Parts: sequence; C-alpha cells; structure tokens
Amino acid sequence: MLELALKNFDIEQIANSGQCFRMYHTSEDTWEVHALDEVVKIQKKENFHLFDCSENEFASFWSNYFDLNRDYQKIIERIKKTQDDYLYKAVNFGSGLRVLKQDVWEMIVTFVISQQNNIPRITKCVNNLCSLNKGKFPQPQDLLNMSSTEIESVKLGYRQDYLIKIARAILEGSFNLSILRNLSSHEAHCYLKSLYGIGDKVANCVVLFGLHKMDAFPKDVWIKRIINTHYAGEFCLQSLGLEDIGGIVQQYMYFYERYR
DNA sequence: CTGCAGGCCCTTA
DNA sequence: TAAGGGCCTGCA
Repeated sequence: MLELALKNFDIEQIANSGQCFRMYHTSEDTWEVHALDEVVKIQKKENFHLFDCSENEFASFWSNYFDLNRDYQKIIERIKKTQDDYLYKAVNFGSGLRVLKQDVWEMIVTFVISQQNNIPRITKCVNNLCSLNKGKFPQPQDLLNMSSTEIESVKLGYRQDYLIKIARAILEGSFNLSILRNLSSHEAHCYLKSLYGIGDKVANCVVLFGLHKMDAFPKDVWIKRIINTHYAGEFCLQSLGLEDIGGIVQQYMYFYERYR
C-alpha cells in the first residue's frame, strides 16, 4: 500500500471526467482502476491517496498512466493568466484532473461506442465486452472471434458494425495502429477518420486520450454548449495562446460544466 | 407513447 | 459545404 500526497490529483474528479469507462466506484472513497491488464485500487483520503500496488508497479505503470510527470499547476497558472473568466473558474473547480494516457486501441473501441450514447450505457457496453473476454479488454482478434450471439449480447447497436469493420481493417493490415504513434496529431486525426465509424469527434478523443497529443480538442455536446452559452459561439484557443494544451483545457471545461 | 443521449454515414441540393 | 434523415438501445 502506497500513501501518496500528489499535487493536482483527485481520483474522484478523474473518475468523473469521462475519459475512462473502466474505473469502478467500489466504495465511498475507493475506485478500482483498470487499464490494459493492470488493476489498482485507489482510496481517496483527506490529504493523500492510498494506492494498492507496489512502488515498482506505481513507478513503471501508474505514474505514466496518470500523467504525473507533467506539472499541472503550471498549466493551471498559465490558463489563469489568460484572464478568461470561465476558464479561471473551471481550473479552480477541477484542479485535481489529469489527462490519462490510455491505450490507443481501447480508446478507439470506447469512443466509437460513446457516439450518440450516454455514460451508463457506454460503461455497460465496455463491461459486457470485457466480461465476454475473461475480464480483459478484447483485442481486435478477440472481437472477431466472438460469435454473433455473443457480440450482440453486448448491445452495441449500430456501432457493432463499425467495431467489426475496424477490427478487421487492423487485422488485415489495411489500418496500422503502430504507424499512428509516429504521426502528428493532425495526421493521426485524418488517418483515424479513414476508418468507417470514426468521425471528427471520436478521432479527436483517440488522439488525445490514446496518443496523448495534448493539442487535440474534442468538441462534444457539452463543449459545444459551453461555447454557445459562454463564448457566443466563438472559442479560439489560439487567441488565448493555449493551442498546444487544448485537450487539457477541454477537460477542465467539460468537468466544470457538468458538475458545477 | 415520444424524445433523446459525449456522432457518423449517406444522400441531396 | 451545408443540411437533414436514419440509426441500436435504454431510460425518462
């Protein structure tokens, strides 16, 4: 058990930030976090968090997963300096948020499922997929190995066809996941959009959460609502000088709008 | 019963 | 290039 006083880290805020659908709220102050084949229980205390893992596991995996090498306080200060009223309140409100470094394939699957969908059902679908695959997140081959009865029990709806075609493209080699990592965020965005079932919004989520390009700025309905309500329909990261960290800004905006 | 939820695809004009 | 309909499912 590790007792860690981490700056700008609040597992409760992170679990509610809509990036990850495999964080389970198992008791009042505890979250069970699943990523790839790793699992850790994290307990939120007054001034620190308890991690149920070894120092080695923390250093070799979780520290990177939670983006702990980045100085979020510096980012918060930078955002505050823009003098933007809404962003000022947003960073104060969600100062424990982190942009997670998740697996790119898992992000493709998760955010294809997320389209025209709500969080409880997204979570349910992701859980169903993992249960069908012995608790592990299914790889492309695992998806294609499922019988039609099995995959239909996941209740993906029309997204099922998207996922099967994407898994097939990856296995056939017509889409190369490893190339993706070497592309700029714009190139990766375009390449992802060549997949059937991935449009602008999902591509941006994959680039941000799966490829860890902090300039990607996914615009979901919440962000669009914020821009319409608080910015008269016009929100420009460039003019704020925040274009290189749009993805982090987006997290603060989303979280503030949802829970304030 | 209708409407809609963290979009995308396809067809029109 | 923009606008609009259809789409699985589940819940209010």
